[in-house]
Amino acid sequence: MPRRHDLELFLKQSEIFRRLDAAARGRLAEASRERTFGKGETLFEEGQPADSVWLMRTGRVHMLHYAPGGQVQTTCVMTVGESFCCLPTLDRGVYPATAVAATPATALQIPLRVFHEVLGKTPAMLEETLDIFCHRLRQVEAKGCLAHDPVELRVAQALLTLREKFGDTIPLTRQEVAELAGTTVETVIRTVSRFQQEGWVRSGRGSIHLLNPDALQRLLA
Amino acid sequence: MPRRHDLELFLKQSEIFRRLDAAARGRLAEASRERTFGKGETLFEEGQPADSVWLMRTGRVHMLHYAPGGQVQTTCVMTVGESFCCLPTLDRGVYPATAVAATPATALQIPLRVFHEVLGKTPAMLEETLDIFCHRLRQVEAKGCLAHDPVELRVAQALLTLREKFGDTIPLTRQEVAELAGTTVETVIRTVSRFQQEGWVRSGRGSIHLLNPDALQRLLA
DNA sequence: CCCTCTGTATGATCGAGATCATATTGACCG
DNA sequence: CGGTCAATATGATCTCGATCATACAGAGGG
Repeated sequence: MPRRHDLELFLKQSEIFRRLDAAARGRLAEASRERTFGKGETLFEEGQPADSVWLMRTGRVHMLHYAPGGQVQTTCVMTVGESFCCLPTLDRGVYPATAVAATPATALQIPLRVFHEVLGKTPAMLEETLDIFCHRLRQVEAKGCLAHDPVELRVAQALLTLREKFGDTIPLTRQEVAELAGTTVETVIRTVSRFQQEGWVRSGRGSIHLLNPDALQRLLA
Repeated sequence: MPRRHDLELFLKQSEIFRRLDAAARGRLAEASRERTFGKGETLFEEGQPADSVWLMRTGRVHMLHYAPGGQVQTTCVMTVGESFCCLPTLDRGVYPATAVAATPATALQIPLRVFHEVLGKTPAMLEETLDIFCHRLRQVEAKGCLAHDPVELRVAQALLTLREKFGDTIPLTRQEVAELAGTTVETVIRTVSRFQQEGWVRSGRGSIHLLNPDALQRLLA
């Protein structure tokens, strides 16, 4: 069964599961479901009891909150190889945000029970999980402390954070960057245009190329 | 030695250490230092390598960030019995914020090494630590997702979060609430005055009494 | 090739809230 | 008791960025 073999190989390459032994990976592979979502489809909603850990296989998923006013606030972008949600994994609470496919996407859905079963047998994985978790919290703190600074800084911060995932070419629309930075499309367009005039980025349709990340970094200092 | 006895009793009552056995508590008590700080003094600074876990004994300490513009952004208020910082405790990184005494304060400083030593012997404490940690992350997420909503909501949110610690009488100045809500003194004064006219709070000097928390909660819906 | 749809671009206007300026009030203290 | 200082209060501007309106460009589809 080649699909099964693929799956185990994929688990082996993922940050969170790479330390598992073959038996544990097998257990995960057999218990988890591969699910596919069209662009705009919802994986789960904020407030639902969290019953699964997710691991991105292809595409891109956004974690977001719907504000009462209808605006969307994206808190995190997940791409291939990344797992979520760490948080309900640890405290068995509800999903802290809604997950929506930003492109066609496939993700592995791993029952929380099985995840904990494997976690119990491989203490090394706890470290992995905590590391991911801590990294995430530090990112959230960093974002939170910029929350009330000028938009220019928040856009720069968003671009730099995205760079960690995508490298210098960021495949998001202005709209999506706006949802991450907590502002509007128009403002992101103007801001990115300014960055382009400075020669720090190159603007594309549905993408932004970072030419001089250091300059953006300096803005945040 | 009555001070030592006091100390162990205090550890026994703290959320994070209550599950430890007497031996472990003794170990902590002997290895930790009780430190006192005057109002405005700094316990540690953002970016320093974190070498200690802290447990508040008396007074009040704010975790905060200094923005480039000079404004202060308070992320969390710590009061007696609460421990910080969970984060560097787990990933052994740097302090994610600066801690400043908002009133005269005393806190127990526990070397990270000793903390981990005790943690290794009492797995139940890991759960405690993770719970505190998760609660904190959920709070941060909740705050972050309100970040770009009208000030009125952010002030209401700040007051309700403070209520969890202090009950209906919140012993902070408008200035301090402003730093928490990410706004200015003047705006908090105006907002709280409005809340008072609605009959939801009673304004005091250096304190705010919540008369109708439910009304504030409804604002956030 | 044209038509449509989505993403990008740009100007005009408006408003929430920051900022600045100045009282006023109450606490603490010599 | 008056003096000083910190906190609260309130009005007058100013500004950043949201909102509204419109136009333009490239991508895909029949």
